[in-house]
Amino acid sequence: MAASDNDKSRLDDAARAGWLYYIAGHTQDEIAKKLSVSRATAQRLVSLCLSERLITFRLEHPIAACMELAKRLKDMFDLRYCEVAPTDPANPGNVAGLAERAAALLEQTLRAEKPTIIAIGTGRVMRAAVEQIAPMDCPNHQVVSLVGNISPDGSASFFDTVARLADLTKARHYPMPLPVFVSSEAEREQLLRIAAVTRVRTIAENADLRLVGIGQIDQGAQLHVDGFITREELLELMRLGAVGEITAYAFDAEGRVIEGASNLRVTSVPHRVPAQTLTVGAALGPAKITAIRAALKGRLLNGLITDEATAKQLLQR
Amino acid sequence: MAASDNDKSRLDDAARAGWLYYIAGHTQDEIAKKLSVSRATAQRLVSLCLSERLITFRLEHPIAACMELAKRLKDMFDLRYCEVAPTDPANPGNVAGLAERAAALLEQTLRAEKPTIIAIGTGRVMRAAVEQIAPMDCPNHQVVSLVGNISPDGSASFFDTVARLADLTKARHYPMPLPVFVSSEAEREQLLRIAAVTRVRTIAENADLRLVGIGQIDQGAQLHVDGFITREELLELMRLGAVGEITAYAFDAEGRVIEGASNLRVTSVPHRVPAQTLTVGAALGPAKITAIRAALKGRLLNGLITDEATAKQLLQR
DNA sequence: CCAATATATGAGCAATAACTCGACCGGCTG
DNA sequence: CAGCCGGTCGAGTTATTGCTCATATATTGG
Repeated sequence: MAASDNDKSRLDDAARAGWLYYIAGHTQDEIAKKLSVSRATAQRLVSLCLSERLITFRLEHPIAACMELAKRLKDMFDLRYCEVAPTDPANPGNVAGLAERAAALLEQTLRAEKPTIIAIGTGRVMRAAVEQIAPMDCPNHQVVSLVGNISPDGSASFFDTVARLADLTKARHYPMPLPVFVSSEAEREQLLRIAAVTRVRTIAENADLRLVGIGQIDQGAQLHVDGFITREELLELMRLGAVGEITAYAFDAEGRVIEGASNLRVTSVPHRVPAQTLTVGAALGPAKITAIRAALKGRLLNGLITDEATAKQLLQR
Repeated sequence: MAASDNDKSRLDDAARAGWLYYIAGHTQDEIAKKLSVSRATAQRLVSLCLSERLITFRLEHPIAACMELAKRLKDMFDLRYCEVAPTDPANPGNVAGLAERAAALLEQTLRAEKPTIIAIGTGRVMRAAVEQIAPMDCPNHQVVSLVGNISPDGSASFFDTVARLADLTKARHYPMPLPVFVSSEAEREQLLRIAAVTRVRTIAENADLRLVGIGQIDQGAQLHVDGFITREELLELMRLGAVGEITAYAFDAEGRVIEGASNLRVTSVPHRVPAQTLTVGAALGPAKITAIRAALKGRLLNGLITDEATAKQLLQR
């Protein structure tokens, strides 16, 4: 009885202290005087108020939900980095939000003093992100491509995100002077022995940050739409269980990189599994849920940038 | 456009900072790193988050409402002190809550180092408050009565709150050795010239704290119920506009002390209007609303202890 | 009833946050 | 185009807070 009475009055005081502190904005010293206790006790009351969940914080801003989702994704998939951008209700597939986050990550990395290597994959978000980078002077940094930058028609410029980024940042850049896919495993072996290629790959493998897009493997797979692989090759990948691809390496629903099929002819820098360096994937949309989840499950990635709607779906189940 | 974009992203960052600070519990240093800004900026973002009302605090405790009500009463009636105790739903007329608050005020005052004078009025809350005081050693303080402590039947003990308080605290005490009412104005003048009486009154007038009950003047007026005034005297007071009394001085709806009637025969220490010393009234209940409001309006009091329900009614209109 | 063990308290210190200042930047105006 | 103005930034200073440890105070079991 006495104890419960005591507890109650203590919680009452904690509530008072919390109110005065958080709502009225007093200092703990003032609170201590008002409740006529020592400052130390006032501090204890305030922290009791917190630990007893007497007080709750409500952040009335779309970002709040995003932060919460990011935290849960981080916990669920054991990520080193996770950002969730608000979904624009008027334009749910819009990559602008993600691009802004990705750009922030790039800028942050580029702002570092010590020489840093950034490796870049492909994808819409990647391109949009680079477009948002503010011009800056980073001659000590290096930007390197994880994938060949020669497209099926032989042009080099189409996907040349790396060159654009280097242009904006004055960083040295290393495009991968290869087609994304070559015609055979043998040809790949041969090309990978070229000194210029191994140099680029070595740099890429030592990158401090890998930023990549995530593609789904389905009827609308970007690899096929862009003409990198034929319909037959796509179907074969699907038959082998492929659900997604990162830097053109296809992987199955568990995030295991497929052995065989078009993967044998990819010239991209291979994944290290589980990812050691900070490897951030950026993607959104219902079509990519399976691919994203697989990549996270298989630890092809240890970082993620996505949007609110996609984050929610990833967290289901 | 650029400006609004900028504003928006700034608010976004503020929201992120606020989330990380209040919800995730990071330090501003960590936040600064995460958002790659300086500590100072992180601090600015957090405080922006506050000033823009992006974040709100919700205190889930009955006390929260009380604190809020107390603040509003303080503002509305320009009070130096105000406490609102939760109303016990099972027992709405219960004075325990108020008494606890009043006791806290008394203890706080008594705990002071420098010699202090506490003047006490009458009322249920007063008595209950004193009963809650923990025994303590305050030989340097003085406790004095604002009202005569001789009741109509001649007994001195019935209302002797002061003696009880002095007993518990070892403070010197000064009961007022007079009846509450005398039979005529002339008799009052005569009695007030007695040295023992003037001494007590002088002490009372120099009190550092006055703590008084508030009585209503209606059919159930305590003054009449306890036999201090007759039914006829009560009706006369009501005819003169009296709605309440403090230390037996009746006042009207504007808080003006009635001139005439039983007020001419009261021996209590008179009010100074507006109150200079901290003068705290304690009362609750629907019957007393008018009296309490009048006392506050007329600045007979500059402090109040009441309960939640009463506070709400006082704030209406 | 006493002793032994929890529990709460206050002083002092290290960490953190808030504030103040001068410097800088970009836009606008004369 | 120079210069002013409003706003922002970071460095440094001061205030506030969180924490540790030694001490005092309840509580419980013997």
